[in-house]
Amino acid sequence: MSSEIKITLPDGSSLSVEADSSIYDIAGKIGKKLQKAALVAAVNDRLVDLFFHIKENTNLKLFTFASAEGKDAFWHSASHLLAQAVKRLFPGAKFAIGPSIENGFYYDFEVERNFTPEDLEKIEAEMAKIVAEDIEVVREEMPRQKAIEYFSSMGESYKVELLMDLPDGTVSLYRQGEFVDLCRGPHLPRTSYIKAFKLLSIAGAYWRGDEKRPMLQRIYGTAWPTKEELDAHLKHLDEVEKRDHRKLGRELDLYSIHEETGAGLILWHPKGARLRHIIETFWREEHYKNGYDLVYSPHIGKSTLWDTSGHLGFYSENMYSPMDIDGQDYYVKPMNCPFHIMIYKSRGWSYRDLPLRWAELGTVYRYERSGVLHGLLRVRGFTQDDAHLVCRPDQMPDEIDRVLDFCLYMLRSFGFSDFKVYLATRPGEKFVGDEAMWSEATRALRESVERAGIDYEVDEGGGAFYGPKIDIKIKDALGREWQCSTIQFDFNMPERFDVTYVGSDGQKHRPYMIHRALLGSIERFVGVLVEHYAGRFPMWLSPVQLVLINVVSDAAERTARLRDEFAARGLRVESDLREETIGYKVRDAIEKKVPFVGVIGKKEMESGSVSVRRRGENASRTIPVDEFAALLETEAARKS
RNA sequence: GCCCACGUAGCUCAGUCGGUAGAGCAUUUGCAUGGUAAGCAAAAGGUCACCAGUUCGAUUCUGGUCGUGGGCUCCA
Repeated sequence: MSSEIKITLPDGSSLSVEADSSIYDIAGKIGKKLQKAALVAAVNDRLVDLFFHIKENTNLKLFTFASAEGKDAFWHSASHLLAQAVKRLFPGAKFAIGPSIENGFYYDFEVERNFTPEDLEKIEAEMAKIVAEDIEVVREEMPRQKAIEYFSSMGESYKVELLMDLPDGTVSLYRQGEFVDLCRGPHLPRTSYIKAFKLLSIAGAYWRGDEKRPMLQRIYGTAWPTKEELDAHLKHLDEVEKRDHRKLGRELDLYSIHEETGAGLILWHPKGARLRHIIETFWREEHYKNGYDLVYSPHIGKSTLWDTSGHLGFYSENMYSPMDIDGQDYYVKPMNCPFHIMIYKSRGWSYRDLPLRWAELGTVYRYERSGVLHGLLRVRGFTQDDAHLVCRPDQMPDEIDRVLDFCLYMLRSFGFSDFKVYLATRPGEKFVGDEAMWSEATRALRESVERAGIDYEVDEGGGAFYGPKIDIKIKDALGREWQCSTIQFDFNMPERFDVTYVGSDGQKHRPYMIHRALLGSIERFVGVLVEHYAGRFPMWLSPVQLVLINVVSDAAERTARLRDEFAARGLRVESDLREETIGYKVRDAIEKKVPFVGVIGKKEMESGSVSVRRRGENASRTIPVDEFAALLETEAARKS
């Protein structure tokens, strides 16, 4: 009676099954193991649930937790599990959205009182109960209008709002026991699939990310197919915490922030200052090599300057209150550009003088809302590795190529290869300059990125009002992306300051101005560097490259002399002559993540050598002093 | 700025159901001359973030301020 249909699998093989079989049953025919591991499926590339019934010949692909699709469904189902538990414990709760995210999920609720950590435990327990109940998850479909009525009757105003924004037609609902949610799916077939989970945190989150709308209660969680995987993930989170630059910054004595000095203001300790000095020296040298000139500008400027630049109009909420100097208002600078423009305007320029490339490690101060401050990564006072390029239109594409190459060279020098590039285009409404300039500049940016052969994403409408830009972001230890490099066109400043050059025709012309930062800010860059290397800096960046340890007091003098000799050769060396055991001092040096530890005792004194221990190795090896110095110099000269 | 949590010695953390506090590490001193991830001992170190309120009495309870952490929004 029932006819057979042909199912084609991704490997090209096919099997014949009874028409109207569920995918779950078909999976069983392929293999029991796969049937157990499968979470969702794709039928002719459309994602569906396992209880979807196939009626005709089709392609079928099954997804387990190993795939992105499987994980997504798993975490999304976990968020429904969370929501069901919340519904049971807090019947008055209203439901907003609950998507899967990287390594987990969240769900936003509106509740009468805010959640407490104890609530989290209760909710977790209830979730475990629902898992044990092994409730079937059922997909339902209904016309949008009917769904609106249905959710209205339950008082689910957020769901109704979501439905209003959907195109008219059929929408899907997922029901598990007494709980039902508006959802596109797909979902896991039963609640028992979610074997191991943990709720991680409670946070406030604005409805639809809009701070003018209600603040909802968000619960974050993670879920895994087995307890082992959950434990492994939690352990991973622990390890990520260990490379947090705030923790390492203290342990390595790089910097501190004090309540007494002010939030978001960095105090650089000697070791951190040394690191900065290394970075900044390299930066300056490379800029001179790459056709830049360096300039310096003051920390404050008169209000008329910021008025002309437009900052008082469009950036004032980020600027600190003015100070009165001889009856005039002066502002601490939030940006360096107006000063660089004033340098430009100090004389006239010919088309033959362009391009100009002026760079400055300029320290700026910006008001950041208290809730966003974060170690070195988000501060109120920071040093931008700023530069402004002024060029003729015909030079512009070449300048973009140059600056992008330079940027990638710098990032790679510091060991970064994993970054994301975004091309931000013209915003929809508010923007300056004419469309031709925008499209020409945007095309130049795009072509340059493509020539460099790097992947990028287009951030449509994400440009500043004054010009399109390329942003390069680097990931921190917690997987958060931080913007470092930025290359931005500025159509606004040249206009406002009437920046011109004299062309071959003897007429005044408006040049292109490009604002760029390669490392972004020194503060943020150091923060990202610390996490990138987990504090184990390569030789050329290590504030201390070598610690020399004496075994007995007899060797102290010799150790101090060697320290001076190494220092004279330009190596960053410290000696530890404390009256402590050698094990104690070695341990101390290891904890400070110093690349090399050198031990000097009787034997080394007699043979003119050092017992050398490399970071990460447990064994030591005795090397003649000169050979050791040469080794250190070779390693210190290497950038990667 | 908003939501939640937190703030005890330089660091990591105990503790006090309201009667002015404790450990380990670090520091100092003494002993130990010790050979590659913590030698032994002693001492010193705290306005329990700050300011109000309640109380006979507040580090503990309440409120506010500042700061920190996780988010949201915003940004290098």
